[in-house]
Amino acid sequence: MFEMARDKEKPAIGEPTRQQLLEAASAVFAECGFRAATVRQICERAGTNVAAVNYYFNGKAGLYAEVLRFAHRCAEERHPASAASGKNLAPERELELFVHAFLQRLFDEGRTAWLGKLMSREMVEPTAALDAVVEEQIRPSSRHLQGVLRQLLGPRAAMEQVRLCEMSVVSQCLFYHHCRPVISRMFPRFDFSTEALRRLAVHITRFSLAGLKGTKKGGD
Amino acid sequence: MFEMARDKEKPAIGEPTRQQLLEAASAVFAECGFRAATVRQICERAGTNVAAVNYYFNGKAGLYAEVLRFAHRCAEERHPASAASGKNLAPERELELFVHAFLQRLFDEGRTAWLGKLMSREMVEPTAALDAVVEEQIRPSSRHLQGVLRQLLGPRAAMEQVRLCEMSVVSQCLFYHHCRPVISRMFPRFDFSTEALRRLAVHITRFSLAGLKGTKKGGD
DNA sequence: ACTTGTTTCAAACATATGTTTGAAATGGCG
DNA sequence: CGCCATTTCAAACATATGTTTGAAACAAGT
Repeated sequence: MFEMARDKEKPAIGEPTRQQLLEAASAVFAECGFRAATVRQICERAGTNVAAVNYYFNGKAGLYAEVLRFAHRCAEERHPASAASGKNLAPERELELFVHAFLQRLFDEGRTAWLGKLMSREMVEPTAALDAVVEEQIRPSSRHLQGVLRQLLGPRAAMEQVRLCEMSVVSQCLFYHHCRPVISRMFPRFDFSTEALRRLAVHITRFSLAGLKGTKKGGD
Repeated sequence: MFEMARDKEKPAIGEPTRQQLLEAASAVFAECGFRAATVRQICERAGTNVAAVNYYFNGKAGLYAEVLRFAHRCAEERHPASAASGKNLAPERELELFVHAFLQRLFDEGRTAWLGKLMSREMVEPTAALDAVVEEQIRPSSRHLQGVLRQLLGPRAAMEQVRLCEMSVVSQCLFYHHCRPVISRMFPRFDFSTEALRRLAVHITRFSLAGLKGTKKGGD
């Protein structure tokens, strides 16, 4: 009934509107979130008719699901999966790379940051897609960070301690995205340029490395 | 035209529905945010007719504005304004009090945490009220925390350093509220009981105190 | 050129939601 | 009681927004 043509031998033709829709929707969803984004807004940006969303994606929810998969592919191009492992870097350096990459995924412009922004939104304003996002994206990333933190905390670190430290690190990165409206009011000079992101990553890493050590000594 | 009766000598009568509305709306807005909350949902909970919102508050936005003021009064009862100052506590202890109070304002049940939850929502999903919230609530709190941090960082700390550290501390507190949907999926055992909040405050404080020291030594 | 399957489009539709309205109920006061 | 301001209510209204529809445009094969 629909999208039959894509299974034939002309995947290039017939795609333009579907693709326009995917890209427009990715940008809009990343900026506004699922709920606040409107189908008409997306279609206007894509230059298509509103009915196209239903024709190609079976509705707004279906479009959103496809956007998540598409944004995932776009992000992989920039941050090849598990590129950092195998390099055998010092864990301190690995933490800095993790933090910096995290920030870039949230603040880069263009499609490479769509996934990060969508995920950030999902956390604050969940949709039906959150469960999948947690299992497919967040869980693996969490495992990686926990590995790094365990190296830094030593083998005697309790599970609970690792988790708390993990959240302390991640929270500092997410904050700048979630609370951007407040930050821009509190500190109007604060910017998110490439250079500023690097400095931010340095601060978060230094703060966290010292913080990690602080949780090691002493009972309770 | 409206709410004339309250200026007479019977403020107790005529108030019930207005007050019911305020309390129901506070709970709903705190839980769902301004946009997702519906007038009908609030009125059902308050046991009033939908038109009452317009009669007493001139619409949803007016109700929300009053809710912010009402929640502010409710929060002050629990956390008397600037109670911590003047006691001359060690800054380490002051930081712990700040963090613990912050968490309580987000996770307490009942009206004492309404303001904290509303503010947390405003940060992530701003409304027209955000500017006022920043100036009247967040800015003063920020000043207080910066004072504490400056004591810990020493008089030579740069403004920029203080700000970054401030955000590192605050971000860790807000994270648990903003990202609760993710946390409950990642760590289903994680709870927010009174006891757990105390432990959380201890972790964040220890992590941050050590982190603060880590930002002191060494240039760049 | 005809036919068939695919795509596009404007319009209509359905629903949710904030708001308004006009009448009915209420409650003090002479 | 009977009058008045106040309050409550059910219903209607207006708008935004996701979805459906039926026809027209298009493309490809025979």
